[in-house]
Amino acid sequence: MRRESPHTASEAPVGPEGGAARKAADADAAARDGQDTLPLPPWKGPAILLVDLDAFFASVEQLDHPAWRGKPVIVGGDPDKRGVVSTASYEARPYGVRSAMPSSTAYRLCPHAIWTRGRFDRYREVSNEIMDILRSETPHVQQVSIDEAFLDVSPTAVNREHPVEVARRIQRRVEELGVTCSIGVGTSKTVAKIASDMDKPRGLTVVYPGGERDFLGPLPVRTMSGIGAAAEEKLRSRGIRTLGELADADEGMLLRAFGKNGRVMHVRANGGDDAPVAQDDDVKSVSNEMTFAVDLTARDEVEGAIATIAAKVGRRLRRKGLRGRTISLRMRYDDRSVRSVQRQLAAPSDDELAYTPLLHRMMDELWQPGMPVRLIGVGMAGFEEDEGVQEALFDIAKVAPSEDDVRPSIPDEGKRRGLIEATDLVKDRFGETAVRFGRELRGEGNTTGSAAKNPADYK
DNA sequence: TCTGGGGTCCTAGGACCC
DNA sequence: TCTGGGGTCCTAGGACCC
Repeated sequence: MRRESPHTASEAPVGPEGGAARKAADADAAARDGQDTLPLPPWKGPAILLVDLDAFFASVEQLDHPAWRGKPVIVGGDPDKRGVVSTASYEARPYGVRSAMPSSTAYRLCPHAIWTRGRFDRYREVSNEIMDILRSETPHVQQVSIDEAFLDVSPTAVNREHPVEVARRIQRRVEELGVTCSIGVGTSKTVAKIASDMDKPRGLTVVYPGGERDFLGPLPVRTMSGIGAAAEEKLRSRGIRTLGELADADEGMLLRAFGKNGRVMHVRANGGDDAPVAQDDDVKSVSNEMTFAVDLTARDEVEGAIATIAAKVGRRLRRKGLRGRTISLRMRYDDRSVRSVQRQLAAPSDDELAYTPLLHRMMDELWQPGMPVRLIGVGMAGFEEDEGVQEALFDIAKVAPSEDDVRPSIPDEGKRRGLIEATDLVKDRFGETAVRFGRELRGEGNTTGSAAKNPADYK
């Protein structure tokens, strides 16, 4: 059975051995005031930090627009065009505005908020500066997203610095850039991640070695990364609501219910997560989606939209120097159902002029006359290693032609590349709408939201 | 005037080969 | 001779994350 009276992160610090969570914000504040702080309890074993930037997009907007500071700021899609909230500043949250909420709802809750669709290049820029700070602290940095990263700061024979000291310094250095972060410190990624969420913004929550089970036990299962709505419901139906109950559950049952993820959940709930902080920055897929302000019903509109999105994907592939072999098409309909198809190309490609005709044939498999199309997505995956790319190009000739073969609309490979590169240059200088190929033009005007109007923001 | 966009990973079934 | 099983690739769908 689980013990009762669990400690949570908001309670008073406890010792390292019996210990649960230690909230270090007070000590942190004291340190900022230049006061002496109590010596930190020693740290034994692995130490993982999760650094999470607070309301990041909104904070960057407030940094760049001093007049917006102290006011509710919402970064998100248009309220009247099926947009959702990307980030709400802390001033907007008391009104109930949350990430992923439909913008229309957010507008109702907080009509006087400052609304912006976002400048993702700028967010990327600030994010890169912060990631540089993190990498200057340790090479063991795993960037999870634009605003989150794990760091392994386990004390070693060479570097004996206490993990909490590192965390405090990171907070100070990040704040010098004009934004803030919250940090969780623990012996595993699971614990660090959950701890980082306990106290925001500007929180520093520490779970000392040995305190994992007491810290996790009372929390709802949904708190843990990897458990979403579906798993939560499945667990609930088996009488499991907290991570403590999950930790004590029968592993065989979890295995039957969740496959190998069941074992992972069980181990993590017991504080036994030993997943390493790993740098794996290889991109595995590149895709773009577009939700239409008004559903598309005409076939040629859908074809036109596919061409436009395919061009966006192609351009991103070329910018990244990637050529993919697996192309996919996704459609969401009127009733929110989703269908998708994928195909293997005869040779890896980054050229929409080559693969768009195939996408149009794939569309035939998804096309349901009379069924309004709400969203279209195009994705490329199956990237080759750098060495393989050139070789693969020459392999085109060896592959037997088939129905789904890539049929270039401009047969001469050299001319086609020249044309593509020229248009990329123009788009770089004058924006995405400056140049369109014939197929792309149709269906334009129905496309919605930030992605359609300002594609450069979504790189 | 409900519910975006860009990703990763897993599963399950079928094809195909040995 | 009617019949196994492992490995791998491919495909569609779905859960989940920020």
